[in-house]
Amino acid sequence: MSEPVTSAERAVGTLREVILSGELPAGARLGEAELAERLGVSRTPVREALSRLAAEGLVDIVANRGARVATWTVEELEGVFELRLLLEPQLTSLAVPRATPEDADALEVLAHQMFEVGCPGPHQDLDSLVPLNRTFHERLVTIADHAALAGALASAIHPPIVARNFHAYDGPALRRSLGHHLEIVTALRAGDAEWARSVMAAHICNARAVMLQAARDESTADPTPADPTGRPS
Amino acid sequence: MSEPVTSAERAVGTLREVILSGELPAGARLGEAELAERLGVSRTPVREALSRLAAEGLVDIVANRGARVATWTVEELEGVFELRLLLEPQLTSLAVPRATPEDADALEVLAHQMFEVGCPGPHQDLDSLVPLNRTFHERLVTIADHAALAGALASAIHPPIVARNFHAYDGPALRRSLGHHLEIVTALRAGDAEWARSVMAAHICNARAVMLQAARDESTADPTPADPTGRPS
DNA sequence: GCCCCTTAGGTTGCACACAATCGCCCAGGG
DNA sequence: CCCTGGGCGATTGTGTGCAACCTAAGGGGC
Repeated sequence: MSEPVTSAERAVGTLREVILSGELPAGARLGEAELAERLGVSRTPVREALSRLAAEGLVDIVANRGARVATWTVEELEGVFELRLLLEPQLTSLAVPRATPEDADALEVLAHQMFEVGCPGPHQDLDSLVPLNRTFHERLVTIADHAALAGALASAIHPPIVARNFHAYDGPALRRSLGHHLEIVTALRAGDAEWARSVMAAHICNARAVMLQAARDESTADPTPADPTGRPS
Repeated sequence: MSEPVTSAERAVGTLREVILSGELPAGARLGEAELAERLGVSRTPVREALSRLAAEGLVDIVANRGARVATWTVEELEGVFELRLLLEPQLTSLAVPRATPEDADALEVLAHQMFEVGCPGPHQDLDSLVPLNRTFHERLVTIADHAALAGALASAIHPPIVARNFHAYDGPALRRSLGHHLEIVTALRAGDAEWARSVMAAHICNARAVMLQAARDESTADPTPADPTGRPS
């Protein structure tokens, strides 16, 4: 995470955050002129930023028709979860012997914060759950310290999906998900890589199941579930 | 592989081929003006192409200092092989039930061609082995038909390494490698996904062992093995 | 003789201008 | 009423110019 020195790098970072935070819905149009004005630069660095984000898979670019926030079909989402199921348990396993006590503390704090804002009740705040979850998983990846796996995972994650998923969780699924985070910390403290790997695998399977259920609901309620131009509302 | 309609897309394709074929050595300077003249376009599409290839990991860009063909340390290479070890056996396994008889025929032809040009003797031609090998693995990925895994793999493969590797193979290792291709075709024809997966895993372990041996030789012979500016001739 | 500073050359980063392409709207005909 | 064709606005793709930056070489000082 080096300091961005060029306008294009700043634009990449800003746009990535905007997309990852879900501020722009999937399928939203990304006009070059509009973004250039919003970021206070000319169209050139914006174009470069969009190209790079397209290579990352966060935006779709069609020649002469502009850029949009990437959208995915259910089949593609299933593929992404299969990939995560290969990579994240392995990364978690690698993280166990490398984690320092400070790492474990930080992860535990995150897991507990997620529990507080995630538990049904007056303090429930699913939106603030999303960044906490992302921080938790990113920290785990950082600890694993494996650039190749981390890069492959980053190219697959597409956090807008994760954000949508948190709102799709029902009570039991959310409780399982939050419990997984705590259990991973416990396994980490115990130095049991196999334990941590297994919980992470379960964690992803749980998320996949939620995603598939949400997709089913959507397809039965909405006759055009894959419409990329706009949301029904 | 859709038809490129813009100059930038053509530039991406051309540059990717140039780098993947090894025509430009790792660490070679990629001047914008030079490439623009070579491709017959202005610097703008060249810049866009370099950005996209940088996102793919094929070139390194440093602000105000230009682009170079990407280089990798031994640690990074080990990471890449670990990633391949997760992805390619899985992809191979997925390919088995999807392969048609024509797919198997095509793979078998490729495997036999590699055997002919790879066997020690008057016809040995390691350079023509490289594109055949790439075609074989790409075909397998195509059959598996799993976009997410394929994308993650493509971001990791860095074929210049593979090219270097073929010249580093000694007789037994090369024979093993060529035999693996044939055995994968056999397993594919038998419909045995577990067999194919295992052979592919062995295939990658073999390649990794060759790479590590070559790196050891290089580090004992050359006091500056990671010099990015040029090769020792 | 060695080191540092200055200066010159070349390359990249960005902005702007023009040309090409696409989608939309409306008029006209069947 | 629906379909087809042409014009128009908007947006993207590409070329070019200028400013900023880095690298390297030469001269002066210690």
